[in-house]
Amino acid sequence: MGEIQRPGALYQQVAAEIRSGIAAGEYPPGALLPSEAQLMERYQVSRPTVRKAVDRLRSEGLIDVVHGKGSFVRSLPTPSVTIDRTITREGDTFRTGLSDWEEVEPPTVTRGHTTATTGPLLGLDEGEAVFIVDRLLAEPSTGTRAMHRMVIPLATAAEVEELEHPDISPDQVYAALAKAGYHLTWRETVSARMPLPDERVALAIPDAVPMLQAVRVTRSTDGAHLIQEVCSVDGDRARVAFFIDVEAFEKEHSPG
Amino acid sequence: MGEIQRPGALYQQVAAEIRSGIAAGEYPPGALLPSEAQLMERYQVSRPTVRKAVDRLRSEGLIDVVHGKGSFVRSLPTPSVTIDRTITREGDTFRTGLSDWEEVEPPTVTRGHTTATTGPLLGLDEGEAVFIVDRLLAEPSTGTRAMHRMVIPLATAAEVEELEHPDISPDQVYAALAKAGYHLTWRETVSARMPLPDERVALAIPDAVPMLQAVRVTRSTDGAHLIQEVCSVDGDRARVAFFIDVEAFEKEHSPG
DNA sequence: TGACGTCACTCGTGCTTACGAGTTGAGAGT
DNA sequence: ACTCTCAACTCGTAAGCACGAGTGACGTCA
Repeated sequence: MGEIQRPGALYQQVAAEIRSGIAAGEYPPGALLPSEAQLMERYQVSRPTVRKAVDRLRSEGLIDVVHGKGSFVRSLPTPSVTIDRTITREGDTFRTGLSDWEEVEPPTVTRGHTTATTGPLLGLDEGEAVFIVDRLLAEPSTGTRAMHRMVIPLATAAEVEELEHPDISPDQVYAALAKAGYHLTWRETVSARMPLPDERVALAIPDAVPMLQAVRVTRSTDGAHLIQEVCSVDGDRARVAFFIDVEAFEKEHSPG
Repeated sequence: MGEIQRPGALYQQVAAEIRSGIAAGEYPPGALLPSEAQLMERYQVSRPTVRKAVDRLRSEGLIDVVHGKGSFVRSLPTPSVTIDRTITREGDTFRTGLSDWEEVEPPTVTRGHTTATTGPLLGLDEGEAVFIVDRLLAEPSTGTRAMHRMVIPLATAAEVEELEHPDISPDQVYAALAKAGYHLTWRETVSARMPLPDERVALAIPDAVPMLQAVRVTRSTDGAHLIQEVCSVDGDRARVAFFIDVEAFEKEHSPG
């Protein structure tokens, strides 16, 4: 009893068994899975096989394994934090989704150049001189963290007085650009990837949780690239939101 | 020579060494890493340790391991497919980001009810009767796949003649709603999570690659939920894009 | 009663061995 | 010259053993 009849490798079969148990509600969210020894007994497999199966489930984000305690079923990734990337404007004040987040550390400003890798990613040419402003932010109520990088070409900074001190907030940057007479337009892309170890530490991302990355390129209507923002967050706890009024949008953009 | 001086577990140290090598360009994208035997020799560790280190890098999405050939450095996740979620309108024709994608299979239509889990996720109450239209799509030039689900409350379908046959395309659904006199408004959220095994198969997602999920809730200006769309894609190959003209948007939404 | 230490339980790491299975290229045979 | 076979390489799976290390409960001792 307990042996399994499923396709594929043994550890895959064990993983599939446990996965079914989770899906069937046998192990509800938060529940403690059987210990490795119990799983060995139950499925008549060796400990390495059990560990591989458990590791598999962890890499799928289904369970959390705690040293000395056991494996717990993760609750479904229900993002509790929403970053609203819609830009709103009240008079001369801009508000973006991170306005209410707190700075964990003072922002750091670096001068650098875009490379062949970072340039196109951000909509810039290679070798362009830029300010890079890095921030580590935290959402006050949940503690969710975000990394925020703003890339400001020196060409842009030279034309806008306020950008001589580039460590002003994104909201202020937008306000400064608007004040300088630019008609702002942005294009934002959202992608996902697994965080590197240092990103996992900085953002307090658990195992097997992807990172959401939103890249916003701000342009003026003449097509010039003004600034870029890169915002990275825990994909499990955060989601990125946009709000659009189709018909209002259409009035501006439809031909005729 | 070859031994390592780094904190943490042995396999972590080996993983960190290789990771540095990748970052330093010693192993450029596409390069073949040393074989497991060579890594054993180089770092004087056993094969399980090497395998664990390699497994770690794979779970970070840094390498691809091919049976019988070796481990290859993955090129940086540079999404080659962009799903533009901006809605455009030409006369009575709507266009969304998936308009040009091909249907791999005919769409399936299911009648069901929202649950306590799926309802709130989609902006609906629990137990509401809905049509569920599922599609498996493929981008013609790259083959990238997407799962697309459209949830149409029966209450909505009852008021719009064209929705008696709910397997019409999203573009046509929008057109039908607009034709029925609704002023459309939408809110879209993007999240990321690891795909479940069946999702990985359906979308042909490699190991250690997260899934991007965009949920679009279409409302009328009176606040009623009209329809929901859920679109899931390979996070490595695709990204989700939005285009906004700040000032046009602001004209419609700013007070005064 | 309270503090502390021990012990049993958990997972974490590491080594060894063995064999299966995919891939490739060199060499023998035609 | 071509084809086929096979050997040698690669990673994949599975087992057993040993020990370290975190956690929590229980029992002893002050």
